[in-house]
Amino acid sequence: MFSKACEYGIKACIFIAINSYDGKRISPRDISKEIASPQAFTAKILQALVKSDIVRSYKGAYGGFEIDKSKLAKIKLAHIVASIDGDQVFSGCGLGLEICNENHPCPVHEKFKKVREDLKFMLENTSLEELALGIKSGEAFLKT
Amino acid sequence: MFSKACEYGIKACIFIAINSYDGKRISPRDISKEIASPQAFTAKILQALVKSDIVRSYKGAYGGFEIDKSKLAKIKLAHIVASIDGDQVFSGCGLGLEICNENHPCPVHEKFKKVREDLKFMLENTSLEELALGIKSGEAFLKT
DNA sequence: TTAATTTCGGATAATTATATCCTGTTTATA
DNA sequence: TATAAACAGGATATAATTATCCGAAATTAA
Ligand code: FES
Ligand code: FES
Repeated sequence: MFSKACEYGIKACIFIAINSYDGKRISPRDISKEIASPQAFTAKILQALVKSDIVRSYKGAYGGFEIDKSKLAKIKLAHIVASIDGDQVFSGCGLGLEICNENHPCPVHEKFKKVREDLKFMLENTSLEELALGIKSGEAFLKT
Repeated sequence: MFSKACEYGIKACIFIAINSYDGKRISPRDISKEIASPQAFTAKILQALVKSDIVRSYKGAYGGFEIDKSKLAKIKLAHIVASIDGDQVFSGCGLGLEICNENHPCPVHEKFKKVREDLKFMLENTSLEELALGIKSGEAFLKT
C-alpha cells in the first residue's frame, strides 16, 4: 500500500508529535529506535519531510526535530503520504493505466475508484494530533 | 497498490477470459500486445497463474492459454491478487507492523482496517466474468 | 575560540522488483 | 517420423527501493 519510506515517515511524524507536545526536540537516533527503523534511512526521510515543511529541524547541540504544536491538528496523513509517495495512491489507476478517468476507464475503474476515494477521505481526515494521542494514551503502538 | 506483476496478471486474465468465451486459446505474445506489457515478463506471470490453477496452458501447436468458461464467474480478483502479491494487501498493517490485530494495533489500525476490508470485499466480489464483459462491450480498456 | 553535538548531503552498497534472453520440452499435424 | 508451434524454466540484466557510511556545515555552550 505505502512504501517503507512512507511507513517510517508516518511513524516518525507521530513520535515527533508526541515529543513536541512536551516541547522536546528529538534525534533520528531516538526516532529510529522508537519506531524500529534503520537510522540513516529514517534520517533521509526526515530531511524530505523538512523540505515539505511538515517537520522542522534545528542543527547543532540541543537540536533535533520538532513539529509546531499549532500544526498538529492541521497536518493530515494525506500530507505525509503525498509528500513521500506522491499522489498515485490518491488518483492512480488500479491497473496501471497511464491516466485514470471516466472517458477511458480500466475494467475495475468504478469499483476501484470507490475504494481509493474512501482511502483518500480517511487520509485527509486523520490528523497527526489524534494519532499521537493514540500512542500517548497507550492504546496504540509504533513497533513490532 | 498492486505490483506491476499483479496489474499485468489481472489484465492478462481478463484478455484470456474474453478469448475463452469464443473458445480461443491465446499466446503470451498476443496478450502482452493487447495489455501493453513486456512479453517475457508477462509469460512468467502466466506460468505462476497456471500453477495457481487460475489459467490453463496447452503446449505445442495450436496451444496457448485459456480459462475454463465454467470458472469465469467463480474466479474473483481476490484470487488473482492473492496468487501474485500474496495476502499483505488483505491483512497487512498499513504502517508495516509485523502483525495487525486488535490487541496490538498501530495508530491507524481502526481507520485503515475499514478501508482495507472494503478493498477486500470489492476484490472478493468482482468476478473475471464481469470484467471481461466490460471490455467486450467496449465500456472499458486494457491499455494507455 | 574551542569543543561537542546534531542535521545536511553526497557517495555507495544491498536487496527486491522488473525485464530480457536463450534453450529445453511438449504437442499437433503433415 | 519429421517438423513447426508453443509453453516451461533457468540464467542473466536493468531499474527502483531500501539501507549504510562518512565528511561538511551549523549551532550551542563552556
Ligand atoms: S482507469 Fe483504472 S482505476 Fe480509473
Ligand atoms: S495494526 Fe496497523 S493496520 Fe492493524
